[in-house]
Amino acid sequence: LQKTSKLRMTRQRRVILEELRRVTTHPSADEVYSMVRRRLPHISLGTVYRNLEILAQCGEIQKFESGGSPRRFDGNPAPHYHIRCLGCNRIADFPVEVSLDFSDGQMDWAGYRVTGHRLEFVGYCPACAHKIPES
Amino acid sequence: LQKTSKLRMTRQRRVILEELRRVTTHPSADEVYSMVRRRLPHISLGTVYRNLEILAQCGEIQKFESGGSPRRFDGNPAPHYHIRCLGCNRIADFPVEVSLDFSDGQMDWAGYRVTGHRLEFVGYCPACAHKIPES
DNA sequence: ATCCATGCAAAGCCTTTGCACCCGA
DNA sequence: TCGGGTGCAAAGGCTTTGCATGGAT
Repeated sequence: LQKTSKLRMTRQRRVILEELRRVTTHPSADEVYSMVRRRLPHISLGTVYRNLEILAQCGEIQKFESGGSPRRFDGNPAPHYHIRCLGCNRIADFPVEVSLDFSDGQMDWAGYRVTGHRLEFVGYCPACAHKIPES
Repeated sequence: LQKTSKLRMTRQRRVILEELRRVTTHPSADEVYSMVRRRLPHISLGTVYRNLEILAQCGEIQKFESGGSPRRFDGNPAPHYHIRCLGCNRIADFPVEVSLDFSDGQMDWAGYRVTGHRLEFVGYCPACAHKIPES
């Protein structure tokens, strides 16, 4: 963290990071808010949002855009794959070996600069098995 | 469309589908609204949202969850990959050959039913090249 | 004639932001 | 001290929804 920037490690920012690192549940901002409030009862939701954004930009945590459902966060910054439950929208680590026949980075295509990719698996978690559409 | 369901092909629904099929721009709901209003000036935004959702569930179109930025839609229901611009959040078709060493469908893992995956490439479109972070 | 679909507007959900005060480096 | 950070609350962007009317089958 901090790198060459002028970011400060406030109590709020540190606790948010610590709480996120303690769990593997990939919580939403609101869930992080609940977790952190147990230690900092007066923290505001806005502060949680601001710090999650900053920490994600620093590369300290990962942010998952989901659309419709709330964003989720991962205290583990190391690259790994995930599975998203179509029933409850929760995310879990998904330890698969995936080999994509291309490399991220400075690939170009039709005027585009291709910098990376996003891959996530989808399915139903045990608790949502009953929501699997029959067909 | 329609399958065995009781869906009706109203003028609004048909025009929305036709307009979406005419373009390859992967428009947002609001952009679809603008396109459709040229032919149906009295259509409501709510109707556009409702029909985009229904058409996506029918498999007639594709829906892209983006998070933060508005959802985007693709009139082409056939599976193909996309690239999302990190500058303007727009989506374009990305005709790459990708071989993933797993198959979608009825795979199970740790109590999960894995039904598929989502893969999209990210980068910068020609118009947003100036937004590429130097580093 | 049914009952799904529409238009309108209000409400909802999540997230961002303005501002005055606070506090970490 | 000094400028980034915080709490609070309001605003914002996108999407969904309730309700009375309309129209496809």
